[in-house]
Amino acid sequence: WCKRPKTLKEKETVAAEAILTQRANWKNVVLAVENLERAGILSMEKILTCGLANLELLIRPSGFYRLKAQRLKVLAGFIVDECGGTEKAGGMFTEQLRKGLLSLKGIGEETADDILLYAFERPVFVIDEYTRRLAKELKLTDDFSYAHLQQVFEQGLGRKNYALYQDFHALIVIDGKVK
DNA sequence: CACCAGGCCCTAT
DNA sequence: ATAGGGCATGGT
Repeated sequence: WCKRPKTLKEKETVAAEAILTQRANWKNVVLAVENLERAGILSMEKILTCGLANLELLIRPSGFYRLKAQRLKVLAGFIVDECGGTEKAGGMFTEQLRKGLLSLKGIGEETADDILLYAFERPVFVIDEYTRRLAKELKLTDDFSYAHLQQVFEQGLGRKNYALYQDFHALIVIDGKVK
């Protein structure tokens, strides 16, 4: 994503990408998103109401497409039905939202935090493969568990600011891709 | 033609 | 608690 999502559509797109990118080449995620865009299914409401078989077909390039179609449905159901939509969820506490996301099948810590940071603009630092590698190379710590790494980065960055976290994480990903 | 990519769940020790 | 297998496609 590499850019701050501003519009509602951009935020919901990123939420979908959080699932599509699970163990997938980013180029393939782009193909899947382009398909969704063409079909006009780039919103939580449309994902919730469109046919499962159709959704599977559209996101096929991203791999694990049957699992991911289910996961998208579950996520959309949570956001639309439980939260009253992406906008309405703004009134919920971050911890409550995180617990809710983590209770969904197919959404683990990284995916949940991706959604919290980019779709809900909560100051939650995302720990992914690239972040983990960076922490290892720089020997920032010897405890590479998710919770501890997250605490290390959040402490290190000082201010709890979602835009700062978005930009910093994007830079880690860009740097990681250069290899 | 192999091997891999920004996870996560389930099962068997 | 923790290691290992399954999920699936297109890129390199």
